[in-house]
Amino acid sequence: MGEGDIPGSVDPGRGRGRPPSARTEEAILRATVELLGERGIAGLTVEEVASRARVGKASVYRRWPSKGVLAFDAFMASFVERQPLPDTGTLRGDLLAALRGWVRTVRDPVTGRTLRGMVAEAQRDAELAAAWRQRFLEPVRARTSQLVTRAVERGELPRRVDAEVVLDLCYGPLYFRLLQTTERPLDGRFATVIVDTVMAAVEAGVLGGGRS
Amino acid sequence: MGEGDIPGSVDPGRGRGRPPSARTEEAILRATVELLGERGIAGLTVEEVASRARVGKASVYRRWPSKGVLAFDAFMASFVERQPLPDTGTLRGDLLAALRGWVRTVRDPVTGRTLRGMVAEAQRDAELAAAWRQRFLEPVRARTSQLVTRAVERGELPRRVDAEVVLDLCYGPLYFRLLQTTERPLDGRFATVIVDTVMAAVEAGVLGGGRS
Amino acid sequence: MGEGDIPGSVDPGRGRGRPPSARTEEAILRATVELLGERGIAGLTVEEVASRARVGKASVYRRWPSKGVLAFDAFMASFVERQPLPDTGTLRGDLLAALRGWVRTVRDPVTGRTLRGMVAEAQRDAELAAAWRQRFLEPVRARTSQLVTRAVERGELPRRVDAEVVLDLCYGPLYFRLLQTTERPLDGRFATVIVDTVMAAVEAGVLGGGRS
Amino acid sequence: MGEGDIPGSVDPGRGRGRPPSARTEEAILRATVELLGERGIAGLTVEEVASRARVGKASVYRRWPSKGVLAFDAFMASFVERQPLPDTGTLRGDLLAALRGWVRTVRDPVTGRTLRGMVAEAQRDAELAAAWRQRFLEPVRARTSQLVTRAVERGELPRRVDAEVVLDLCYGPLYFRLLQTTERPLDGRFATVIVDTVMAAVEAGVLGGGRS
DNA sequence: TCGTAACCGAGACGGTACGTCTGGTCTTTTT
DNA sequence: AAAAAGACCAGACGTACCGTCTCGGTTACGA
Repeated sequence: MGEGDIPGSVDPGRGRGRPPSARTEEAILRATVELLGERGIAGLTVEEVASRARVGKASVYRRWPSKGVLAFDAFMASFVERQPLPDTGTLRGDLLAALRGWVRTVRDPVTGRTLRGMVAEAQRDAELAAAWRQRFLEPVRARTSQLVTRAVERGELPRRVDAEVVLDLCYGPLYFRLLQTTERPLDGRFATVIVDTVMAAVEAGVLGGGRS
Repeated sequence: MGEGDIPGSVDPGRGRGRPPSARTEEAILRATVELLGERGIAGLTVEEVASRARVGKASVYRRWPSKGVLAFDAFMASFVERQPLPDTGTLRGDLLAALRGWVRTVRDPVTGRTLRGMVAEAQRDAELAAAWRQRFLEPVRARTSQLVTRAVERGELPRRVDAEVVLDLCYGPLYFRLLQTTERPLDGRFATVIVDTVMAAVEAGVLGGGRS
Repeated sequence: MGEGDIPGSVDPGRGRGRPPSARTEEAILRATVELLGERGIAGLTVEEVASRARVGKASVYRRWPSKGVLAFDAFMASFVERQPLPDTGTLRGDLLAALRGWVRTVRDPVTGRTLRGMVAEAQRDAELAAAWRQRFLEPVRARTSQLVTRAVERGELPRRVDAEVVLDLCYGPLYFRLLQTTERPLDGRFATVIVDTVMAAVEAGVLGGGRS
Repeated sequence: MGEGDIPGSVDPGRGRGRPPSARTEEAILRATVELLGERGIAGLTVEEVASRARVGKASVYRRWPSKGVLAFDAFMASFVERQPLPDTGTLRGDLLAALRGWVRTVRDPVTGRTLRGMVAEAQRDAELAAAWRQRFLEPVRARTSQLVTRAVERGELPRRVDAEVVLDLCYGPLYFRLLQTTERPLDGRFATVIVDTVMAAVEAGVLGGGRS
């Protein structure tokens, strides 16, 4: 069929047999992105992905252990690159930029629906749950850590502050509204209230030791 | 078959024809509770519910539009009654009691898994999503409103505080940990940090006007 | 609902409770005739009969043991009355009249389809099979016997002729074409061939003793 | 799963994809034959066939459009091979052999019941009706044609005789008794009467021109 | 240069659950 | 006690996907 091999793939192994085709992988991801937009993750079926990508089902299962992880891969590339690490010089500025960026990304209907579906699907797909934690939450946590570390260095925060709690306090309310309500607005104002709340807690020394 | 009618049902209507049997409804709910414990909501099937309840599938579909709503009904009764409305005399005490009660309930493995599954299922089942908002979130919101109202009356909070934001700030982080991580603890300490954060924001006047 | 009782019904009994309603029975039969025309006997359901007759299902089952027998009753009245007993003065004339009359009746699409369906349904419904034999075949047999008896009296047939064999030889080929083919014509010419065949057998003394 | 392909199948096509498995087809037919014997065609369900054959339901529906056609296929193989084409040297001998062979086969209770059910089912299943005409009646017609042709060549019959009428006259009465009565015998004597009747008609020139 | 290992698209495989439908029965209120 | 209404249990229907397994064939490595 005349296909090239994947340049920087998972198993770099000096394999014996025919190497996996990059074109197959791309076709699958492209079809998945399209179908996520059309049907959402719940309506996604491996069968339809394969047929739209003009690919055998086995070629999908050879690469991804479940439709959840496949959807995750298709979704992440575009999602993460839309969340640049802010560096505004103040903790408040950084948090505001991060949360408002998230809100802006998620207000796109397809993105919002897919993110909701991803969290949901992770409750029933252990493979996806693992990928979610290692390849999504962990990076987010690392980035938040960086913001916090910079703030500590600037003397805005006490040394012993728990970056993970900051993360939960910031993103928790956002995901809560994303997942559980349609009535209450998920907008920049809400993001601001969250940041103000966290900053007030910081000021009060709730999240670390005493007042910085 | 010797079945009684439903005492305080929805449609009281002096209906014609054989009324729905209370014993059928009870058997279905009992079977659903059992199976939720054994398999979780994702592994729940209407087929098995019906067969374990010794009931026709049609009798299930006659009452519930989807397995999500069925699971919701089976779950709610026991969940809500384990969340009594606290009245400790201070806002901080009320919030602490509410959140710690939630944490305690949710640390039961079956309850936690079911609650997670319910939020997830609501992303794919519109009927469940509607029931969730009207029959779960709305009562929770009303209860939180009451706490806030009492606090306003006591002068702990400014009059214009948004009770819904308080709710999101309190429960958001809890659900975030419940749904997204297994590593970080979902315990009383975490609940306390949340409440302290919200109280700091209250003190700082972030959630309403200035200090009351 | 304010209905009169049946004047000359089966159970004349000075009943205790509410007497069976003639209007109910008529409505059921009328609905059945309509639905036989619209859907055929295979597509007939007691549910739809009851709902169209604005009658409870139990009222149908109280009177008829199965949908087959119900259809039979609805069908027979009109079918039998269209098969008058011929008396032309010769056996050949009588047989020709009978077979041609049957053909004419059966060429009506609804009647033909229903008759086919009735024979078919009798293979799976024992109650209908019994009714069919006792209330349809037996009368037909008796009528044929009469034709044969008259022919014997006229000296056209030997005394020992078996009327049932005559019946099978005449109607067998007709039902065969009705049930098994759509290509070959079921018409007066075919009826004539059958009669000529039977008459030839009579002449040859095949159906009785020697030549009368 | 280790299955062979079908040796002499319909579509020999250089198919793509996994070819249908012969062992699956055999298992389905074997299960169908068993269940036809145990329950009859009316009691046959695709569900039970599949489960007894240890086969997915889809594998049944992939091959057969309805349970009628499936039953037909399961029935035909054994039925047709028990109806060898007679060649006794005379038309009377051939017809006698054919009809008596049919009677003998049909007197087996399972075979008789299945044949009855098949004719009945064909009234409600258009796919089966088509298969029945093309793959059962047509071969029978062709065989009868052959008997008649040989008789014509021997000068026993006029050239213009209609083989289809002969077929209807012979098999019509047999099917009539098979389907409509249980009281009158379906035996060799009845077969003989039928053949004698047809032969008398032949002698009398009823079925063709004058005597050849 | 050849064999073999891993890939490819296609599609059948054994399963399972879906939500609907019908059968024949049972229970309620009304007449 | 029979009426209309409609819920009851039971279980088959035909469809849709699941994740696996052939099939015939291609591609690239290593012997």
